[in-house]
Amino acid sequence: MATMSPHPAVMVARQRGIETCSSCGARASSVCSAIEDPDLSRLAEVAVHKEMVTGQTLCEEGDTAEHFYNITSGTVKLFKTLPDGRRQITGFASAGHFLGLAVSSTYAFTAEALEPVRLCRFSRPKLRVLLDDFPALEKRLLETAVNELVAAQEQMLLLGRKTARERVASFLLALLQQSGSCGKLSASIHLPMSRHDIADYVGLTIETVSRTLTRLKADKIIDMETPSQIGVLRRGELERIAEARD
Amino acid sequence: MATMSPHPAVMVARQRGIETCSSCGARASSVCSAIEDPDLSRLAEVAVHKEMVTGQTLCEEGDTAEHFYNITSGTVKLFKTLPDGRRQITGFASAGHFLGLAVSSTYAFTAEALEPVRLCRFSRPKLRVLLDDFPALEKRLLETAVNELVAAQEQMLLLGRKTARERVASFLLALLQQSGSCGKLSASIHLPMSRHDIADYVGLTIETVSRTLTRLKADKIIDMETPSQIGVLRRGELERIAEARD
DNA sequence: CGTTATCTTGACGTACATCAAATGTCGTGG
DNA sequence: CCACGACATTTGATGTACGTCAAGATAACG
Repeated sequence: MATMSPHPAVMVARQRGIETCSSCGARASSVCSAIEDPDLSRLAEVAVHKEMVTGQTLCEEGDTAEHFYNITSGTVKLFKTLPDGRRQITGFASAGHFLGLAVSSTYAFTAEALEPVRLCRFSRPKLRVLLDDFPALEKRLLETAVNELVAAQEQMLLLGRKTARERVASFLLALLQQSGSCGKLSASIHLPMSRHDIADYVGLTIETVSRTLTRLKADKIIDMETPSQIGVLRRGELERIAEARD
Repeated sequence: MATMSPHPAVMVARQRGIETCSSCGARASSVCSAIEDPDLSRLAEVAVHKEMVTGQTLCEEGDTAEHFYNITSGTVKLFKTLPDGRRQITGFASAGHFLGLAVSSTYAFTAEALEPVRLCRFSRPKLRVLLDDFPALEKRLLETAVNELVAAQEQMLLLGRKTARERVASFLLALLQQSGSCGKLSASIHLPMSRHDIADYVGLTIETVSRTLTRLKADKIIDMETPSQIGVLRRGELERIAEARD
């Protein structure tokens, strides 16, 4: 899980703003790692690099699915909306994650940048050719899809059966895990999303999320310097709550 | 979607209780359709046919994932459980569905037969070899996994943001759709699962599911001859409720 | 340093859960 | 075929966790 400092040439390329697949910081953690260095030019040929500002949408629910995206930096939120405005965020995708793998011809969700985002865009027909030529890429994609499926099932358990306190604890732990600092007893998390986004992700209201966080703080389980900076003081306790162990 | 009557030789094989891949009734709708007839023997070599009685478990959450299953008849429920017994059913798998595609070494859920089930079991190492030899199979698997991901996102919207009435309506429509009788204005559904299972699937209690169904019946939107036999009288209305259109 | 959006806190309402009992369903054996 | 018991489902009375509404407090930003 350790992020190694990249090769000097890569550093130079990044400083110059030249972003190629070989210098891509997200490559190791993304599906692109399935393609070996010699074949990387094939990948670079069809990849279009894009930058998006906060609030910009990459795709919208119901639109015809023309592209496949691979996030290289920043975070996007994926969500579905009901006609009356109720929203369910189905996930947050950060560096290394891909999205847009619809089988149907339309996207099943909207994707919106939470912070400035850099990404690689592939047209779906071109991706298809690539997948035919590199079975390893397809394998990696399947692996990732299955991982997401497992995460989705965990989220269903959260949404269907957990209490507000259990939901928030689970959410914080999931963030902690993907922010890499695993194992440590105490750690700090930066929340790139608003209370509204958290609420729409764990199926609560902003008020309940806020109240739950302040209670966790009062219980000395977490710390909150600013609303978006959370320190986990007693990780074990948080895990006990999230898994409903008593 | 139309289920064609099978080849006479296949009928004979089934009557004799001989179940081979070529005579498998679920083949067309399962991932196995990715393998052409000539190569089917390779598939049959590694597939082990099994039958399970109601209530029997195919795998248990946390167990080491040794097998991959393909359901050929009957229905299984997949669920996760919290230490205090709260349960979330993450899906129902019937003929043509597969399960056990864990990337991790352990199963993420328990799978239990809802009714007598017939299935094909593959050992994961052998499946891996098969996947290496038949990229089309891997493609089909990815396609199915993505479909399930889309369904999972829809279910997250249901669990996180829909009312009891909307959840039950959505559930009935999903059953109606997969039971094949799409398009028709009125249709009949047989529920192979108990109220308890329905409740654990849509994140409610049995009482609320029951009350909601009786209210839908009182509103002349559905009909209920027995608790497990439901007629959909006004499908459009049910869809309006499920999608929260007003 | 004001202005505005976001977050927190409080008072109150409600949809669904819980508890309890009646009714219905279905398999079993007399 | 019918009576019985066990279990599933329905129905009713009541409780509660979380939602809603309404101010404040804080933080973010020009």
